[in-house]
Amino acid sequence: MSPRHPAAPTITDVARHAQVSMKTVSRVLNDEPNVVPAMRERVMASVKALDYRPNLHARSLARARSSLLGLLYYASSAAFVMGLQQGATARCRALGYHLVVEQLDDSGEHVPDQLRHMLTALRPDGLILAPPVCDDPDILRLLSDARVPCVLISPGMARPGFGNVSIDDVAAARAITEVLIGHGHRRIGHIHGNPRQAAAPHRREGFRQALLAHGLADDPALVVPGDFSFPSGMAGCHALLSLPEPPSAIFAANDEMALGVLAAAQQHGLQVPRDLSVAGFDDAPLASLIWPPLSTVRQPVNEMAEAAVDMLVSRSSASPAEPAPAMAQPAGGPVAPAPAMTDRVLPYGLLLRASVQAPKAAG
Amino acid sequence: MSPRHPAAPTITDVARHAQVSMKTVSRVLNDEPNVVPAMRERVMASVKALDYRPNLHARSLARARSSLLGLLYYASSAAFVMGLQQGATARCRALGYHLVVEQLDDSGEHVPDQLRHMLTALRPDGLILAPPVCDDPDILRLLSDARVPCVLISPGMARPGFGNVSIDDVAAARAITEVLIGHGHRRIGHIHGNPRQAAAPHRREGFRQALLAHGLADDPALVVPGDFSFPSGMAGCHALLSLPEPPSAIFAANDEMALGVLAAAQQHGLQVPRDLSVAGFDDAPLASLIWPPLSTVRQPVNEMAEAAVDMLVSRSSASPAEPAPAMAQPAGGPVAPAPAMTDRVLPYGLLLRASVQAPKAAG
DNA sequence: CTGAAAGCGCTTACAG
DNA sequence: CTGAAAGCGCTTACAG
Repeated sequence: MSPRHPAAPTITDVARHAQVSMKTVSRVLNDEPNVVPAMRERVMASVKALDYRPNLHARSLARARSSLLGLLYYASSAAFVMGLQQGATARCRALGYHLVVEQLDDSGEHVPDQLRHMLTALRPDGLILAPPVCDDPDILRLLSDARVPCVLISPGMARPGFGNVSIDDVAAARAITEVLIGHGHRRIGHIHGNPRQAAAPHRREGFRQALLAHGLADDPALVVPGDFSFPSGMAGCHALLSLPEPPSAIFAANDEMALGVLAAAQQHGLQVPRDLSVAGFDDAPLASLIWPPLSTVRQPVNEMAEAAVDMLVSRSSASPAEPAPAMAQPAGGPVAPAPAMTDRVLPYGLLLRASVQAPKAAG
Repeated sequence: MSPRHPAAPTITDVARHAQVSMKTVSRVLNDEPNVVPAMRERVMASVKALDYRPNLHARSLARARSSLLGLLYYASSAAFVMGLQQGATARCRALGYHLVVEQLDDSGEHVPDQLRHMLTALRPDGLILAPPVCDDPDILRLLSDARVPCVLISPGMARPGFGNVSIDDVAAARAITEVLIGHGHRRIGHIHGNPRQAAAPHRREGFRQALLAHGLADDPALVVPGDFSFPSGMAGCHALLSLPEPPSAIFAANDEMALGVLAAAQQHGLQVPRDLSVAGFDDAPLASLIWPPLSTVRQPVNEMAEAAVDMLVSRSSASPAEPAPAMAQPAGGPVAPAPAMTDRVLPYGLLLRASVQAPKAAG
């Protein structure tokens, strides 16, 4: 009768086919203990014979969990978000979860309402927050109040009460700066990222550490403001090249600005890397698709999302087993609602490409 | 007791609060007829007072529809997919739907199994298929058998039984070629796209039409193969520039190849656009982030996804109202399962940027 | 180790 | 125009 999904077998059909109770089928499907192997196999045979797959909505309704995970992001940085999705959907598939995406719309409806709607309608078991969503205090408070487990991807700072997955931004920025120094550059410019995103000061700090570690001065004149955008990279490059003593290399806090540097250098009649070395951060897809290809830092975006899914799933499956303490006043400290997730710091990659070479004359 | 979503009010709570039956609340929430305005307002007041929002899983279980839409895509073209997601999530939000994403994994598990799993577990009300998923006959057959409504985005050819949303690829390719001709170019090269994606021959055909319409020969020597990748764009450019009479302009079938053309031209010591004009197709984010920025064709990706959501939602809400004909042998023709969706052809945009100018000397 | 009952939060027929 | 009953397909206590 149902035109859309004709004759999908239910757990009752499987039970009838296997000549057991519905409950036994449920036990087998959920890997519960106390089923003799022979019974388990009989049920599995029926499952296969009928090509049965459980209805997620019925399951969600019956138990607390929904087997749904949400990914929250803003419109920015398509490649980064797609990388997250790739890792997240792959891992979800392996674990029997599904990924719902929510592109938050700053311009339109009130963001908190969008979120609350999503939470109550879908009851996701957990949320993955892409930057810069994961740095928004209002959103974090809302999610914390809603008691939904969240993993923050590359947050400005790790937050207690949330899972955190990131790379060591400071160390990575330091490492890419040391690549420039290692090529013999002595005057190196830096274009700062958007100060509202926490990654920006981290990268600037790594830059500073590298200079100091190699006996170079951290000249404030060589650090110019930016906002992670292409035009700000161009502007920053113009500013640096207009200095009385321009740098022989520039480290932009992300690839998009580094591309702006390349464009501006070209307008100045400079050839990269012969006249100017350039390094970025992010491994944007464009970075390898231009000439010269850009030396940059790669964040293991897929792996970060995979780690986030694992954290959320292991937590959400652990949680229901743990009986809530029914004491009126739990002794000592707040009620532990669920085990905290263990933060992860993943290794970054250094991609050394043609945009960097030794300076013409030692700066 | 539930730690995750504490005290979410149910329809029963609203009914009690408003002093009406559950059924009346349900009627109000679903905009069903036969409720006196006073009653409707009383219920809405209680809904607001309790901040009630229906549980999607319970609703999905009780009726045929799930209020879930799926987006199917392969790893390719992050910007395109993100554009689709933007349009789709925005429209879903407005209509009370949610978007589940499924990145198909060609390498791993059998794709049909991934799909079947998703369909039976989630019972989405409809699917949006990004290219090139929408051109895969095996997938289309599977989805057609599963009776799930699908909209194909920019498919190689419109398919009956599916919704189709696209631009006129031939006309767009013709238009961008005419821009080159309009600037005075007479020898124009074309780099063909991946022949396995139907867009490629369409764009080549538009190129041909433009030449013929302006009295120019369609010289086969000026059309070189490609596969939509950056390296194939470089190779194509090298091939064209090695011709006895090289072209003064190149139209690459997508932006990624056009970027390869820019890189190759640079290696040949040519300056774009002074020595060579270049046009692409897609409006990749990179296209405006390089120097010179690329003249190209924009597909209204957001709008295409919005149209797809509208088509799926209007169809899925129309469908249940329509009673299935219970006759044993319906007279005349096959059983119309649901109203067909009306295909949409959306307008493309022509983006004229600095990569195109008049040739140095008329070719 | 297995099963019969009740319930998750909604909606669909069916009465009145 | 409104409501009491049954059911969607599962799982969670509770018996045995």
